[in-house]
Amino acid sequence: MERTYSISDLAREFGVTPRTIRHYEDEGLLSPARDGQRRIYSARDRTRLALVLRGKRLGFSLAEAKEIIDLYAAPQGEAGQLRTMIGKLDEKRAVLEDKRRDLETSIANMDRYAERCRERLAELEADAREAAD
Amino acid sequence: MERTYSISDLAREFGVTPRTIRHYEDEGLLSPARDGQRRIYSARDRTRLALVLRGKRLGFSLAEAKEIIDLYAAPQGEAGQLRTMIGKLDEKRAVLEDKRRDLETSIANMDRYAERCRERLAELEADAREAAD
DNA sequence: GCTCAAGTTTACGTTAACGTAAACGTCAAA
DNA sequence: TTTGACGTTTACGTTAACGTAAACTTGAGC
Repeated sequence: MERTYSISDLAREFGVTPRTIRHYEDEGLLSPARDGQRRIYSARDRTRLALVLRGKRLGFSLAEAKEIIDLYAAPQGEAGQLRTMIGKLDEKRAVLEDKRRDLETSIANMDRYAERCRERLAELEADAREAAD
Repeated sequence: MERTYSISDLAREFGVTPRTIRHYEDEGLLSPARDGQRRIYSARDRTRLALVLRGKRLGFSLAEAKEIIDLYAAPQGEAGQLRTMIGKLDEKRAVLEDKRRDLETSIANMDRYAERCRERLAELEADAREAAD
């Protein structure tokens, strides 16, 4: 018996609205089980939701997030399927790597700039101490 | 005499349309000089555009990109201004750092998964060779 | 003087990603 | 048994980030 979640359980946990989660289902990103009308989310559903939201934070559209996430769920039966999957994984990995480079330049630039600010502030404070004497 | 750029120069270089660049101006992200009606972009304008586009690739909205970029252009006259600027820089840096963590987990997970795919493929190919004997 | 490529403004259109409201079902607690 | 709290579907509304079209100007080349 695995643990399950209601839609508002997940909404609370991830800081989104139930509407958002239903929207992801409309877009084919989630397909929870049902108890009558009610949606029942499994641990796998929860993981998929987490992946979607992480994708969004990294600047992917829902469609792009779906492409990536569906790779993890695809059947890996025969060798041909495995080879195309590995190819697609390499593509997506390259995109992520590009973003990482962008991100690292951004952080490095920001750090350099912040450092210059701190130096300038230190000078100003030294001047202020001199003037106080 | 610094080099300048027309709107379509920049559009070509960065793979966007002139409309996009004008839109960024409407949103206060760029403010090129003018020769009559015509927009003239300086090297600084070009850099700002590059920063905007990088921000977008990393999942920031235009408003968020503006917040960050404006920090770099803000006056750093007195000590108080410098201190608030350093504070804001630290905030933004934390956001970037979060994204980096997200990104690195994503890449690591993808690598692990791809590795499992490669192993599985190797097994299948070994089986195929055995069967051929 | 004409043409044409590239620029301009103005304004309405479009798409993604939800928000919001209405109208309804359901079930446990008071 | 009625009242919430939570769920559902349906459908129209909204915002960001441009696309697209129209109508106009302007400078370079023929």
